[in-house]
Amino acid sequence: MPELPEVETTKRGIAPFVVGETVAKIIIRERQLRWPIPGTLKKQLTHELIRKLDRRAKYLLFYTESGCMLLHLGMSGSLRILDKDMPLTKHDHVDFVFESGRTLRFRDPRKFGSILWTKDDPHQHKLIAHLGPEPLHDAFDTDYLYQKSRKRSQAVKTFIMDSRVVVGVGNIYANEALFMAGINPRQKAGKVSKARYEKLVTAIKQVLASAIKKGGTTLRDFINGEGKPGYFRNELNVYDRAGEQCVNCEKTIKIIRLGQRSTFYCSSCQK
DNA sequence: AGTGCGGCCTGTCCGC
DNA sequence: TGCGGACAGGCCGCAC
Repeated sequence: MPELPEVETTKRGIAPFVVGETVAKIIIRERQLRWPIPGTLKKQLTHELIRKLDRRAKYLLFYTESGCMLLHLGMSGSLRILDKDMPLTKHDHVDFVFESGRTLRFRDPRKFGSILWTKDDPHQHKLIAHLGPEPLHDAFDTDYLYQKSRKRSQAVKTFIMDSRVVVGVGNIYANEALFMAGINPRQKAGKVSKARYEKLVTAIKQVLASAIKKGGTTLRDFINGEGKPGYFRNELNVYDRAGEQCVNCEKTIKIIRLGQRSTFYCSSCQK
């Protein structure tokens, strides 16, 4: 699924067609996502003007006068803007039809995504309130990450993928950032020096910013709001490259499992 | 309190 | 060509 750059790409793609629109109709074909779509969603959102679209971690926040819709793309979700009625494909679970006639269509084969509604400040929502800082904000810096890591025994890779530590670093970008910083993913988080956390923070920010510029990474099915794939895949140094040669040295990229996730690294460049 | 794992669900790919 | 099993970009909730 979409990691942070893919969610940001989606947000930027759909925002011009969503903000300032009024919802005319909502068509729900499948209610059972990660959590059931609340029964009140239609009532709350129909005839409402969408005033603002934000992103917090991997949640998209659609603000209206009366509340906020939280939408998560899960592992296989995508959103598209359709100019007119388009034939349905499998897993097109929800349509938001606007007064302009355009439609925002949510598709999610694996149903790990979610659509929720809150009348209150979404940042106080149970699923959002306890999240760590945004990786691209200044609050996410060397001091923060270093302090947070002390006395942590878990692998540095699972540490940076913990959304209470920092949000938006999924499996692809965790692998890439650790490669860029020259850190072995199985190093214990509490044993990594401050100097190396400085490199890691820089690498995380750089890899995410650069992936956003390229429109995200398409492994199989990620598409942006216009239905186009992302091109960051070409820039990946280690992810999904097991058995290939490291771009820095002659060694072969290794694959191991860490916290039930495929982990790719170069044993010569990453210590 | 920190850590690791099961499970939600469908599609795809690989080996037999 | 069919079938079982492993695996896939996330992440909550639980047991230890």
